[in-house]
Amino acid sequence: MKPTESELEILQILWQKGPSTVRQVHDVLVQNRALGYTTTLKLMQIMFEKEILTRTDQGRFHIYTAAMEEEATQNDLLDRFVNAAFRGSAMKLVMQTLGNHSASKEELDEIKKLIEGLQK
Amino acid sequence: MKPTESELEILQILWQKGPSTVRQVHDVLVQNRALGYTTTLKLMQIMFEKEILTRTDQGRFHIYTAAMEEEATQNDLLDRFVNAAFRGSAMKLVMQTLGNHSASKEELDEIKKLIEGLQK
DNA sequence: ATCTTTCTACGAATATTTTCGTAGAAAGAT
DNA sequence: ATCTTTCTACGAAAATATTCGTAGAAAGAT
Repeated sequence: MKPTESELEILQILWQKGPSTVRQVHDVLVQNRALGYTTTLKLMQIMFEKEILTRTDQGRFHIYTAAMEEEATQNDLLDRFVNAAFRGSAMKLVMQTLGNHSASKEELDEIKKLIEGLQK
Repeated sequence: MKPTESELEILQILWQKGPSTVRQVHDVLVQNRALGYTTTLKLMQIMFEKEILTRTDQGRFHIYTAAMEEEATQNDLLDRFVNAAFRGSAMKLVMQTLGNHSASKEELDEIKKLIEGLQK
């Protein structure tokens, strides 16, 4: 199931920082925008119910972990996004991305290598 | 401003088919899922208020047109998506897309050409 | 001329997402 | 031992998005 925007924000933090408490996640979120602690708590509880997150007890705390791998989720979202915004044309998305975001020579070389691999 | 998912669906139809009436848009939407006519109407009225669409009178009908170009909107959405799902790494998105969606030799050649152009 | 269909406008119900307040339990500080 | 802080749980308000019903005007059909 597709995470909401807020849920995705939380997933990003968990993927980046690894298993964390609500407090730890909240502290990161708060760097960007004002937000009450119980809001973060509630969101993570809902995500736990939806099985987007798992959690373990650590004394009186909960330690939360993303249930899916980052890449698997990204691929899922990517697919939806290509369909919703690019009418399914992944290649159009690739070309538009390359045209718009500046990439280093190394990154471009890496992509070229990837393409050559695919072409065999 | 970011269109909602339903709004984006309507935009896609308008970009693809050009200026259309509510009825024409609705007929396309209905091919995919059950939906009342007034739902489509209301959505398009809201989009007109938000200035996502423009419209002209044609007798008793309205002819609606997307206010923004498809590519401009795609770039905007792309940017948001890269940030939300790929923590800003456009190149990761490109590589993941290339790895997951099969592309023809011609498409890959085109991308290679694009990259070589960028590298100069 | 009347009946049916097809439009728009509009209000409001429903569903979804985001936000927070309150309460109670446990831990930490004085 | 009491006070303060920090947790969780939970309900519900607020904000957004989606859906549809009803009403009235115009067009088309018989």
